[in-house]
Amino acid sequence: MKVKTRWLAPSEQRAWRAFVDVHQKLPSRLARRLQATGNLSMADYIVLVALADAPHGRQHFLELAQSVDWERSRMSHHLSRMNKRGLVAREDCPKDGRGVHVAVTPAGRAAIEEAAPGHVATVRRLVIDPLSPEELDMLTRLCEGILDRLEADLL
Amino acid sequence: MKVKTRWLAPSEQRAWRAFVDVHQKLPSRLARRLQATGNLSMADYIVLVALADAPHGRQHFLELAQSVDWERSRMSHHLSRMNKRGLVAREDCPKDGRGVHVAVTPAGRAAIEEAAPGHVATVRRLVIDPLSPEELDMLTRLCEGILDRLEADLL
DNA sequence: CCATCATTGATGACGCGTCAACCATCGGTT
DNA sequence: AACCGATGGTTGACGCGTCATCAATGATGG
Repeated sequence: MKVKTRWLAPSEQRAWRAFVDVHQKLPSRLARRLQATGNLSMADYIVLVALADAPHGRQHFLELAQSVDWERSRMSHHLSRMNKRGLVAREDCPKDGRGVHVAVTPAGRAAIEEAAPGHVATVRRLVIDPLSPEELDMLTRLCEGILDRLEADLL
Repeated sequence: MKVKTRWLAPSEQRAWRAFVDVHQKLPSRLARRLQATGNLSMADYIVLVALADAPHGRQHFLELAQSVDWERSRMSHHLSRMNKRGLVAREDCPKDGRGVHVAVTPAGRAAIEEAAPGHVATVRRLVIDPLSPEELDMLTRLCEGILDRLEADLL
């Protein structure tokens, strides 16, 4: 049996709209900056940060994929593209013939070190710094609440 | 001259992480549901809602693009795909030989009417309903604040 | 040692979004 | 009428993400 749909009330609609707009516009702005300053995509940035943080700038393929929460296929495709641009290199894993190591190249390290400060500054300017400690805390709670519900809802 | 970068403090990092995660996982969950229940993408949904709300289920191409804030090219590509699936039809505009009208087909209307209630229910369940009125208001303020800064910052 | 099964990654196909180039039409000017 | 800039829309190329499939390797049980 069917229940009549409760559409969103105006205040709810406004909240939802703002929420949707933010995650439509903020990422694209961040991406644009990143592209402009270092010719990196968000995906490049994520991978490079993960690798640069790892010892010797290298990691197993699978660890890397898990640490950034990507599917293998996505990682494989993206590494191919980054590899073609000289940001990253694949190396055979001696321990496991199936495995692959991924390493940042010097060019990759240079790219991330050039891009990171500007990126963080933009995030601060647009999101973090204007918030009071209470507001920052509220943001955390709201987002983590949604994440909790995402896990609870279906799985 | 160069200023030393202020990286994110732990509490800031946690907030930012939660924020990013939400915007990574929530949309993909919503998209999955939409796909599962009606074989529609988010983009399809957005277009169909806009058209279904318009008088006679039709709108000028450009109005449509503006009302959902898409570039023309994107709209054109997407309409081609939707058209191929029978959700939407293009019609010549009698007033302006360059213009194009876009209309929902009966199949398109059926699709949106089947998908919308479930979509709204999911949004309510995951985001809106668990929030107190004060929290909803806070969410709105936080998001609108970011949007304001986005407009202020570079333009 | 061999058969089987699971895991690691790569690959190809497809939908989606952006950018740049392009073509048609409109509206006003001369 | 012939031109010309502005407007409306399409197209092709490319990067990105997902899915399904596949090859190679490793682990396990007989």
